[in-house]
Amino acid sequence: MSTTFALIDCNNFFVSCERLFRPDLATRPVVVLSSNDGCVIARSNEAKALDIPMGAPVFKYRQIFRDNAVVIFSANFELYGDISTRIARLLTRVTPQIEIYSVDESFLDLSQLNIPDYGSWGRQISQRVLSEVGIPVSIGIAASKTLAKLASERAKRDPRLAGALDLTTTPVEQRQRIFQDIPIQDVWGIGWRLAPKLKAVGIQTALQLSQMSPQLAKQLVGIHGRQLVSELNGLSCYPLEPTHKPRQSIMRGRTFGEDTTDPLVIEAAIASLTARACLQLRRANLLAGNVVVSLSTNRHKPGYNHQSSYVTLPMPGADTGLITAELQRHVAGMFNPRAAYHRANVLFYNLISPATLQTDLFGTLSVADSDHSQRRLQAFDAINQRHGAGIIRYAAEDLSRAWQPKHDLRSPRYTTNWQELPTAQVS
DNA sequence: TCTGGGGTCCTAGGACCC
DNA sequence: TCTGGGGTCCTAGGACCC
Repeated sequence: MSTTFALIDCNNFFVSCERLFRPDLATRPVVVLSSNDGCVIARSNEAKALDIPMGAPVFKYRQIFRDNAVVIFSANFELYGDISTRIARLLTRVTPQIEIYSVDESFLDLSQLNIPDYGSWGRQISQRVLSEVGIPVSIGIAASKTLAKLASERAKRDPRLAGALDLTTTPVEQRQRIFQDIPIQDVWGIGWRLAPKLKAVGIQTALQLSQMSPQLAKQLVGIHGRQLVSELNGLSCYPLEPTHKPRQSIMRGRTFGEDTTDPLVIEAAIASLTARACLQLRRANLLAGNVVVSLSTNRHKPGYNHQSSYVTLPMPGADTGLITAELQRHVAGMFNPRAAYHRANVLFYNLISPATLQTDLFGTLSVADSDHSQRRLQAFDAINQRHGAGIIRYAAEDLSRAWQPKHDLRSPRYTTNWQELPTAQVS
């Protein structure tokens, strides 16, 4: 059975979100920075033209920012998340056969829709997203996800395509000409480690990869390699994934505002990360069986050191207080007073739903899920829901605020916070 | 001085079982 | 005491994505 996928990819998404409320920046070079204002994670076309790469460390580019009057924003993920939801809602009305792949990309399965001309359909959708949400998008349409991805990249770069490229009807020779110009590292699934490996055996372009023997591809790239060759030849190997697939893990981590040797600062950071991860567990109605807690020093400094501790919880749970206490014991055991810590992470895995929780040998549920714990957590979450996130919290979080990252240049949360609504003046 | 955060999947090796 | 293959589970690490 033949398949047709569309990839809807937002152009310079974070920058486009900022411009939505700052139309005065439409033609200015704009960048958005990561947490701690450390490096560049989104660039406008004007910023790309200044040769500011993705991931550029801010301290190395300050001069370029100054010389070119680049407008700089700290990341405002609350705003981007809300805009992303609006786009997903619009696309779900187009078809429920949708996979929300990331904050700025969605795949649609068009196989069952009766669309006579995919190209003009794509241009229409692109127009609709722009007029209803205000974000420019590029759309690629093809028989496999990998091809749809390449098509959308092409549509993004070529203004003559008006936002959409349909590869389903492209003659073979023309498709080969397109593939010839795509370097291997631009193919979805080929990253910085595999690209040199493939180049070493003479595979430089998407065209050469598509003509590679599946056996050799598997040998060099793994199981993924063989599928990639098929995908490039229009045989779909990666189906549309359901949007509500259960999570495998929940991770919270932060680079500190400044490096620290103070155990109280670490304790506060772990408490805070754990609280956020546990809240997400409860929202998803999940319990975690295991946690990895890790501390690391700055990897760009000599003596880089990363320690982790694997924790099996006494019983699967989502209780902030119990889990924090458990993790603090492990952190105390890891702590090295001579290390300048730079970052902390907590990773929750082996997630299960409470319904599948087995009782222990004595047929009773652990205290983690006792009525008492449940009621306390419900009250806790309800208060924060009603009066604002963090209005009540565990005291450990307040041992120190010194670890908290900086975000000095963050724009207002225009669409999700009453205090930060945009204002308009009529005269 | 200053380099993000949140995920998924695959694989290799060891322990253990029959 | 020694011998072998196949299977599963776990851990750790590597690779990718946005």
